[in-house]
Amino acid sequence: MQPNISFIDEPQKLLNALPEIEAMPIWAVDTETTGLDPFESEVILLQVGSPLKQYIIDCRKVAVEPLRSILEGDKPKILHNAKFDYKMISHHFKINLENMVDTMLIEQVLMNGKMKSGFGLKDLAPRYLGIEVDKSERFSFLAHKGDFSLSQLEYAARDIISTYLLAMEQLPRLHKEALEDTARLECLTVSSFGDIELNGFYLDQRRWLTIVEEAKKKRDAARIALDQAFEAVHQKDLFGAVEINYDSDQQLKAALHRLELPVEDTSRNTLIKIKHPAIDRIFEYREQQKIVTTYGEAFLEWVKKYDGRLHPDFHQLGAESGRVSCTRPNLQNIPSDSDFRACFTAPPGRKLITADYSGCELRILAELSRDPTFIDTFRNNRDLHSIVATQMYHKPVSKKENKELRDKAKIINFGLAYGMGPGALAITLNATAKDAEALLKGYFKTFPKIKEYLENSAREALERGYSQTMGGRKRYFVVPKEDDRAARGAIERQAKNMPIQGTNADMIKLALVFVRREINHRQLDVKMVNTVHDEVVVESAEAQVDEVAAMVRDKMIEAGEYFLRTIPVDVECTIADHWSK
DNA sequence: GAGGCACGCGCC
DNA sequence: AAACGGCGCGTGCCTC
Repeated sequence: MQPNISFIDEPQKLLNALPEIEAMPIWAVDTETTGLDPFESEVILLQVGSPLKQYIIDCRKVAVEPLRSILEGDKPKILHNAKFDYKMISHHFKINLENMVDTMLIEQVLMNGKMKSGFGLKDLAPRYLGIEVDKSERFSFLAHKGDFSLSQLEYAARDIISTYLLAMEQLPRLHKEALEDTARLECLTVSSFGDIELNGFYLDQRRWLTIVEEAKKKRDAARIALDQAFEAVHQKDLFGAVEINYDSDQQLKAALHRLELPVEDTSRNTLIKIKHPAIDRIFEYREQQKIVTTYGEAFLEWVKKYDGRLHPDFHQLGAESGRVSCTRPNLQNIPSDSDFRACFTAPPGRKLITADYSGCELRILAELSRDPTFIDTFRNNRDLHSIVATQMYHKPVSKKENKELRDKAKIINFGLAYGMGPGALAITLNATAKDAEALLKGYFKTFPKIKEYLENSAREALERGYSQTMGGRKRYFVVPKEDDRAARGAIERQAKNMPIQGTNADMIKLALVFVRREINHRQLDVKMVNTVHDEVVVESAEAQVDEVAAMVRDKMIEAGEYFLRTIPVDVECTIADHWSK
């Protein structure tokens, strides 16, 4: 399809074109920018249009304000990787795109599990449309000055043509696979993640460094202790003792062998079974080294100079379960230790609200399995782990009485959702395989509905070739041959877990949509700053923090109840100067 | 020197 | 006999 370009390089041209643009029922939208970071680059071109006509606006010469009502309005805007353009347009023009249709997310929803990469427009255009997209022109915008070449404009136009056509190819496929609801949810969630990334999360860097410095000292002490523990078996060369690099699992394993501790690997689970003074030193060293490396100075490099905040990159479909992942930096694996979380603070006059779904996955399992004890426990707001332990061991168990039995039940309860077998349970509980097997048997005898549900999940996935969440999200599997027991076992475990983890993902995404909507409707002085699977963190003006906390809680419950129809939803909310939990 | 893998470990 | 689901990151170590 040949471009039909209207190049708008004077404000009046935009006003002239406006009636034509407004008359379109649906637009593809794209931007060309000088870089990837909205804070450090400019928008050069904004393109809106369809395969019939493409309006390319020179943003250096023409204000895009007249397009506000279109971009923020109800009619659909098709974009590829919408979060990128959303952030650019929001940051530079204070216009927040609404009703986005993201062809990249849709493709990921359609192909979830069938394909790991290749979701760029340059991959999809040839596949769906038989059009080759030459992305090389994109780089010509990076340091662009002066007028645009024809090939630059044609490139800009072709991108919205192919994005538009791509969406038209995808929509019937979504219908055919019954994935419309999931696609809609994903598209609705884009602006929440766009906002979170633009908002950033304030970090108290001084406080953070204090922890790191402390860890360095402890690590160095642990290293000295380790040297002593291994002194007798240091390998020597001509120049004297050669240090063992304790960061190298190979070297550490070899050194342990020389201590006559013949371990197969050096993982925590392996080492924990060994009684030897060196082992605790290893654990101490690794714990501190982890802090120094993963959460050390390098982490602080991500703090932006202009606002002292971390602006991570969320991958909305980072996991095949539907979960979000996070990078640069990952704000979803910050140590839950309060020392670290307390470094994420609210600026003066503001507070942080940490809100999380309590027992989310187990509630979902209760809903899905219809197990009477699980249902009853949540309905009466009792402690599930204690109840489970009581039923399994026929002894009174609570958080105070026979707590060790509660701990075991807790491990099984969580492990279940991961398709845990006796082997893994034995390792986790540090028990014999026989004991673990007996425990699992007892568990499933007590909760036959759980067993039935999980096994059904596994069987269905192998029969149909996919698993499904309550929101209708699908994860496709390549089903191995009958005789490939190991591969089938792996898929069975994934299939047991996916509906649970994935429904949790559906739920938190819907919550993010609701919370954002309410913030905007009520015009609250609130920023969403992070989300971690079953948790939302928002930064609020202190004056209205109670109102906001109640709102966040309500919206999360509303989202939860969309999925959990028979099990109550519970949200725990903490208000503090810092990130809690 | 870059890129990719395995390992180990932080989170839910 | 047996691998507990989903991630990202730093390090070591190997290959090219």
